[in-house]
Amino acid sequence: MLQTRAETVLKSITRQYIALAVPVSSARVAQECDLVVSPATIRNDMMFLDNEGYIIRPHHSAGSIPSDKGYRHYVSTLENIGLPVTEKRMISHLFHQVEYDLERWLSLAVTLIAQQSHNVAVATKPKPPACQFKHLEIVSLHERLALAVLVLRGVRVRQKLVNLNQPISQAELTAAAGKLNEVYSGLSRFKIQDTDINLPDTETQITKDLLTMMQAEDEQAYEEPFLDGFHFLLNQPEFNTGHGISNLMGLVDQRKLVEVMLPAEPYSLEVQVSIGKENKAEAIQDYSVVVSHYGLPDEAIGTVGIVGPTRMNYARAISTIGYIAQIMDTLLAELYGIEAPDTWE
Amino acid sequence: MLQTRAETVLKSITRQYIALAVPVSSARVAQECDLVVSPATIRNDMMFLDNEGYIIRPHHSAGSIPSDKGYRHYVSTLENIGLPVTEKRMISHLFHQVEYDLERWLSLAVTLIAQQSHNVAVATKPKPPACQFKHLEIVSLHERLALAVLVLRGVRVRQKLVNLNQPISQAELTAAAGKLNEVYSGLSRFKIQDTDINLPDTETQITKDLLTMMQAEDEQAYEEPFLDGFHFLLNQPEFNTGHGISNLMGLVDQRKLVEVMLPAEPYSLEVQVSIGKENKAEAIQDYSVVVSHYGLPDEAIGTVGIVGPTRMNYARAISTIGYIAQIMDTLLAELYGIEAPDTWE
DNA sequence: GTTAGCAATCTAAGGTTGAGACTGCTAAAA
DNA sequence: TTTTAGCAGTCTCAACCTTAGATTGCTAAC
Repeated sequence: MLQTRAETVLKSITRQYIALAVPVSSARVAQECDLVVSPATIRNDMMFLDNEGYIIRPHHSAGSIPSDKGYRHYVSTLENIGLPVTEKRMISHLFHQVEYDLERWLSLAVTLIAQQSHNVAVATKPKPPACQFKHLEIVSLHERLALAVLVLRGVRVRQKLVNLNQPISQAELTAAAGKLNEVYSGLSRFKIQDTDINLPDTETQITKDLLTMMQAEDEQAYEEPFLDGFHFLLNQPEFNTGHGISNLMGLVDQRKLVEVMLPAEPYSLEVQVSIGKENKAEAIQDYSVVVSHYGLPDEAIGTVGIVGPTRMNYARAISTIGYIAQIMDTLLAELYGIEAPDTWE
Repeated sequence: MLQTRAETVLKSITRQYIALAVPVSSARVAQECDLVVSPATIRNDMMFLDNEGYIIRPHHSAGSIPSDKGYRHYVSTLENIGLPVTEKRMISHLFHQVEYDLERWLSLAVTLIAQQSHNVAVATKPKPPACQFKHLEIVSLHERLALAVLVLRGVRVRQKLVNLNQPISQAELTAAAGKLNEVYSGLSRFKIQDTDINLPDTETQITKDLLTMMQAEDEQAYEEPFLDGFHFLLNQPEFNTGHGISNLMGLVDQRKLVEVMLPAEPYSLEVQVSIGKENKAEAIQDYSVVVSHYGLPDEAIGTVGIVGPTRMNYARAISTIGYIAQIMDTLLAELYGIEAPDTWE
């Protein structure tokens, strides 16, 4: 464990390096924190921190910067994390001002996170473990072509063009849909597959399309995530060359960023932090990720997060993500709460 | 007008600068093109091109690079633009392999454009001038809450939660929807507003929500565009500093890129090129834009385009955008063609 | 355990130099 | 008149050097 003063020194170094992006000298530490010791004493502590791997020296006569381990310790001892009430109120206000619509919320979420943290913000739509049939509607387009509109649990809608083997009238289609609505209500696609009842030809045919749609919904691994804040990253001093950022952009272009930044723990609802080399994916080992799931564990889980340089303002990042996730929680609860299962008929 | 040899020289300079990103000297021009004259002669032509504003010299003893005017002339004299048949076949093949779904097509489109041109690719969904009512379905969620699913012309679906003034049963809702489907079929929201018939309370109430949904659809100025290829831009030598690119990233983050890159001419179906200062928006005056609308002018128009440094491979960019737009044309035609107006009942 | 003092070390910025790359001019050749 | 060779002049770029400034590590004293 760290001695108390060495710990103070480490915190001071981290704090200052986060703020200024410049290696921190012993003199600055002595000056910044209230320790009544001389820089020489600080230097002894720094030597210790260096040996233990908490800090790194870019070169012999430079100051210190925190290592991943140093940041980790800093993060693990952060206290009093939480946004000021005024900011909470402001954010909450903005969320209640926009239209009642999931996509708007997510778009607003990434905008706010990016602005607050000055880093890249990422958010994904919430996804339930397996989608559940809620309602089916079929609109005839042509004699042999129809549009199937499938409403899934959680106010999600999927549509598909259906080719019909033989001409079927709108009336017949409506009847078929009615039948299926009755039989499949509330079921997942696995349960639908297991349902062992005799259905007329038309219904069997449509069921196949139903299953395709539901499977597509389930398999759609990660939808296009919501992103914002890249211009902040480009203005960070560590990325002045533009090269350090190139692989990150590659990830974005390949739509792999979300998969890669997800932490090992699958469904924790706490804010999780991965620092530098702690990230599994090599491509982001120069970055830190602050991420939280949100939503209702049994209903649908989404992700909000920040990707930025390891030298990021963790306190602010964690508190922002925590609060936004909390807001998204309540919004989703509203969205799902009003929808008690099996009340429509 | 340019003399024939000066023109050859200009083309050679442009071609080489596009390929190598290095100012082109008179010797290189003499070597690269088949002119049987000495570098000194080329230099005379270069002096002329300089005076006329076709080329720029970074400094006294450097070679030449094309000005915006030079690029413009180069583009206007491009001939034989068109992708090789093998590439066309490859692209076409890929499009026919993916699911029959507009978003997949667009996602594939930007991926292909980015790969082909090594620049940023942009695409937007097609949007009709004003959306047209096609079919309405209402699903009761609670006594006083329902989900309205509105199918618009062009296989587009919108949904909205509707609060009901008094409790209404699913049967009543279905009846109301049926009534509205009868009355509003094929109409735009303006025509619906003008429709002067007496409707029961419930229907009138729902009509308000209908109009809100249709207006939202119409006003949704530009949806989140599909983007790809940023990592290519970061690797371009002219953006090594990362600063030149920062304002472009800002545009992306603000989702303004598409608005800004759209050319003056609103609905031309030809590939259009804006070079550097020709762009109206100041933020992209260091870039060139190659863009084309696609779709069916009376039905729905979308945009595909490339944003890159003025030093871009215009021949390739134009041919790629042209071909992709053409493919999107046919795909959209399929999507709309199968949907003759007023055939469903 | 802490401190002052100081030499050693390293960077970053500024200056200098020389090689290399082109041009522009001039005068001769075609 | 057009083209060419030759050459001086100009400019950049990379390499090298130098110096100022910052900071450490060590040592010996407190």
